[in-house]
Amino acid sequence: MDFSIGELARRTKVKVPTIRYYEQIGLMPPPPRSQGQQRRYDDSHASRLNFVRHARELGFEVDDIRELLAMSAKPNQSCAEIDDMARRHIAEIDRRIAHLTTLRAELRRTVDECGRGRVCECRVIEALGDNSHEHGRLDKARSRR
Amino acid sequence: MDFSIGELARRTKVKVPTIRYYEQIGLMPPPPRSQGQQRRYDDSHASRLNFVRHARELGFEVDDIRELLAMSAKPNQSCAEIDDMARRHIAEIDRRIAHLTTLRAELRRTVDECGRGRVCECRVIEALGDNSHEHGRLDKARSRR
DNA sequence: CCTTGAACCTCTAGTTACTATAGGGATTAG
DNA sequence: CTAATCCCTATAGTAACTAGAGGTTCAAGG
Repeated sequence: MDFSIGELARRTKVKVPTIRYYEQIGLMPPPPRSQGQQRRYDDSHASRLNFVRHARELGFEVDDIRELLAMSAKPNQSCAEIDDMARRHIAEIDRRIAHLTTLRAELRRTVDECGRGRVCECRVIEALGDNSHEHGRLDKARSRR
Repeated sequence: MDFSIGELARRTKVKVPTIRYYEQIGLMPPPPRSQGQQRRYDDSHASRLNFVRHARELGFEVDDIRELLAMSAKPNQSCAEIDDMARRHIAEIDRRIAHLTTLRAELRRTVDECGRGRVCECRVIEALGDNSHEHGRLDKARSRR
């Protein structure tokens, strides 16, 4: 039913020291311990850690992730606040998907050209490099814990 | 026609010390200098730096970006090699878009619920937290410069 | 029960990718 | 020509990990 930090690492592909680090900075809750002071985890920990890992891979900063986690499983928080947070994150996600889609299109074009035996010319820089669609990052004025 | 590092920073929203850092690690080429040893940039630098910035925001590591840059503007490179690189990056981009889409859907559902005056319950962890769609990261066995 | 080897503990130090500061020189507006 | 502003190098600090040292706990086999 519950398992060690090593097992959690295996299940989530997050390294053991990283899990302890996430506990230190408050991304993961301090889990119960065995008699000998060893950490004991359950499925909810694995789920949360998987979320953190995916979010990090997608380029979200720790503060963004803290905010997303705070949104989750706090049913009676201010609706207006959650709504605002969620909207900001949706806008940022939209921008990222747009960029990734553009980049993918250019890579596909390159693969396609290569396949037809043409000279391989890849113009990814032009795809993401121009200021044609300017935008700002996620608002950073948020409370730090 | 050409401009200073400060102007480049303003145009790309990349901080001045970061630009110099990118030069140090080879993401940006060493630009020509003025008589007084000050860096002089042109539009091609701005374009390349914009690409780097966007790619970093999307969560690509410096080594990934180096690879993408290497693909670009080297028309007579081995087609097979470029094709392979591009395909690997496309696969990774597909995974990221899928994750972002899932996350966005959950945030939208949350906003929607909030709007209807229901109790705000956001289940982003469940959206990205489960092992339902397991996958590996981009292959890391690549030559370091 | 007792051993023994793998896995765990804390703590510290190193890595990557920036970011800021100090002390001094170059550029440009008046 | 001078004063404000920007640029230079070099070093140190931060965020988010990652690895290692030195010692403890757990659990499988005898």
